Amino acid sequence: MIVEGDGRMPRSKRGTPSVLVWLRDDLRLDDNPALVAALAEGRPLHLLYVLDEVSPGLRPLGAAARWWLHRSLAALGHEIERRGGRLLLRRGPAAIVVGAVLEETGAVSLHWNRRRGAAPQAIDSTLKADLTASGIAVQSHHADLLHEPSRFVTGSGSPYRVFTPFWRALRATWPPRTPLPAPDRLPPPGEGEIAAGSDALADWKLLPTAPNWASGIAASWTPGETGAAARLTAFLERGIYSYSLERDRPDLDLCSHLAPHLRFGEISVHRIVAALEAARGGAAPPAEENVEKFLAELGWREFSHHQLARSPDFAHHAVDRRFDRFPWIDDETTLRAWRRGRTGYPLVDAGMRELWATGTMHNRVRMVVASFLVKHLLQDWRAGEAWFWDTLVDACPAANPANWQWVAGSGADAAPYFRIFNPVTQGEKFDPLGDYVRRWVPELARLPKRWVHAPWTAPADVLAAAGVRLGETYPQPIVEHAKARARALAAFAEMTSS
DNA sequence: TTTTGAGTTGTTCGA
DNA sequence: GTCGAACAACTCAAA
Repeated sequence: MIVEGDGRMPRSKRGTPSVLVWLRDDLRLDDNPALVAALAEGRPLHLLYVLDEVSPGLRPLGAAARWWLHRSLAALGHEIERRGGRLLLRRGPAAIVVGAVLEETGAVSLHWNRRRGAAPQAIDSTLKADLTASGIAVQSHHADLLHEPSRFVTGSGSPYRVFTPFWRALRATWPPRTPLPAPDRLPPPGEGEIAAGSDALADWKLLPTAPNWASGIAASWTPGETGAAARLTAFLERGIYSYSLERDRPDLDLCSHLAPHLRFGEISVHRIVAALEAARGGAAPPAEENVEKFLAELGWREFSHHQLARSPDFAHHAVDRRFDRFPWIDDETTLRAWRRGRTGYPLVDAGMRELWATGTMHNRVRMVVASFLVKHLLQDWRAGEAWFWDTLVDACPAANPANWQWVAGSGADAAPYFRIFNPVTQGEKFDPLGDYVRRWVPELARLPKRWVHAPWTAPADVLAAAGVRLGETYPQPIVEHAKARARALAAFAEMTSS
């Protein structure tokens, strides 16, 4: 049950004025500029998270992200309490809730870290204007990117549209600022805290009930700052040393796994960069190419956020407007086969099943399944983007649409239309032993590597020995690669000629 | 202003 | 089996 604000008193009865930090996509105490600025005021401190499912225009979190949010807030609440503070949880329209909490706590100033996207920015700027007019000191801080998008532009003042010059220019500003340490103690909340009630996290019902599809996700992830820091440490101990060469191998476990932690702001990009720079200058420095390759991945995250700042609704509209008249096929049958990992292409199916089971998918495989949906099945990239949004724990309002548009060919610096991934070739190249496929598509587990990426090419006796009956235990390919490829090229030609 | 070089991740075909 | 070229044309960024 939701605890209502019991015994809330009018502001005039308050004692010492306090300060409020509104946490959003920055669920951390480390390197948190808003928190540091609030602490510097030397007043009683309140920390607030608002679950806003009602303000117009906000995109509701996907199911996997809701699971993550629950666990992340639980972890954050624990860390805050350990330091003597308390995390207030409230649900409702953010602007109204924040105003109410300011009243209840007697806070006279408010801090937050900036976020991007049309609706969030509209909420924030309106709220800031309203509160400032009513005498609250509101400060927004720059926190989650290396550069504020509005201030990072080309020589002629326009935003970057091509990654390489963007990244070159950003690297020219190196190194980024030093991360801010997490506070050891948080000041006691003061009397206002007693008056301001908090929701119980469980009442938000962010976790799945029946069936509990999140068990595999829970086994794969530890949301929260501690889990994020542990991932970074583990990556710097191992994955970074062969990152450039082996990051494309889904059968190996060499990725940083930092994406969902970054998505919810459990670790800051500045902290990650600082750790990489320290490793570069440390006792056992990884090869330059490995560090550079990983930094470039952070660069792509940055680039996606800059795109979101420029085109706030690009989850729904192609940047390249020609794609508005692309002849997409609306076919629920093939879409369902793709979602469930029943396309008959082992690498695609392995990826889609990994996604469903763990809330993540190896980056290389994401490209392959995305290309397959958009080019082999000619399905609108937005259908794929929506599925990823619902199932990825790292579904990010910036990176998810940016990457889908990149694959579809409609986004910034997009892939050329003739770049159509061959799921068999990609499998043989990046999952050479077939171990990734065997792990996620167990019905092919006994197939020798020569055929594991293309079971329909295997001789009958090989299939029989492996216990594979195509069309029964495992689907026939739902499209033929060569035909699908030709069809995709024709569709692109149709779009560009009309 | 005009020009120039360049642009994440691929596949296929033919020599 | 390996290698290089073709697959288009366009936009961007900077000189």
